[in-house]
Amino acid sequence: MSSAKQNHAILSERLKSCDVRPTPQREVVLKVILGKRDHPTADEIFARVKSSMPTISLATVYNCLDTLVQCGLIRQVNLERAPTRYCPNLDQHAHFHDEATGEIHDVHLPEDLMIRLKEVLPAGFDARSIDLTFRGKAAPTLTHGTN
Amino acid sequence: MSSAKQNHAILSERLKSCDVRPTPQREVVLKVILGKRDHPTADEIFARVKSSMPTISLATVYNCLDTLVQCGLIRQVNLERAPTRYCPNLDQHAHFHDEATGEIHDVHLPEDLMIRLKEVLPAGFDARSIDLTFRGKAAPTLTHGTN
DNA sequence: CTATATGCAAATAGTTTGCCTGTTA
DNA sequence: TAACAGGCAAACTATTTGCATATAG
Repeated sequence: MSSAKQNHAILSERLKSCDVRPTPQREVVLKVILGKRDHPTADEIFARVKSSMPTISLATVYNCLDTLVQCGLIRQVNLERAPTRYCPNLDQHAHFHDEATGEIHDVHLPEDLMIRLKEVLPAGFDARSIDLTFRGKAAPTLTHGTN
Repeated sequence: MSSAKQNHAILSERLKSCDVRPTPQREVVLKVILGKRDHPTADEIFARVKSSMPTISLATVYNCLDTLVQCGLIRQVNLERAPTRYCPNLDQHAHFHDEATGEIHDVHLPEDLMIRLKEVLPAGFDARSIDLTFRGKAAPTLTHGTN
């Protein structure tokens, strides 16, 4: 029931609903990001995309990523002096950056905390997005979240 | 009462308390960051430092910044595909990144929220630092926080 | 005196830009 | 067919590295 054609239709719809042209490049970039619950860099996405679309260019990958982030179809993760990473998870969540392994884990944020976070802003500040990142060590044996 | 000599002694002490050698370069880098409540980039810090120490190199500024961040004497702010910024404010606080102006404002975080934030982590995750950044628009007439 | 930090210049890596061609609505 | 998106290569910018010299404890 989830043929390539349907998949294409779904991706195409998602893009149209954001008022952006559903180009094959945008669809495939979105597809590879949604296809894995990790936090790839633009280069990693480029590599994955090339296997199904060998002609795509890195500049186009960057363009698509920018568009998809703008649309809110994917999220961007900013780390310390490291390449930007991209995140398929659209749920309200934070990131835990493991300093030892470099891995990123998603951490679920309860709704009441989100509300509390927004309350912290003084009047006149209107937050369009909230970025919460923890940095530290994760117990090596546990396998919470995604990297 | 706050002569240059005392200032030097204070900065020197701060560095020693972190087990790093209090070199003149580290002191002056720390001094210029503490001297203004904004969020300069490495380049901006380099420019400010050069006025009192024209011989310093950019590479040394980066080294000093890394050291100072490691020590916890300053903080680092990671933005989306933009140069890293540095922050003199050591209080528990978040950042509000104004998308229109690019300015960064400090936002105070109440203690109970910090506690709540740490509670959100699953067992086995030990956070050494928490980074909270809001992105959006600030009312132009208001002048909360620092940029 | 020895470990460590600095300065300089060159290298690297991530990202952006310009320009021309191709594609979408 | 008009506006917009893609491909390519070159440019740019932030940051890092290697190595010789200087400095702190």
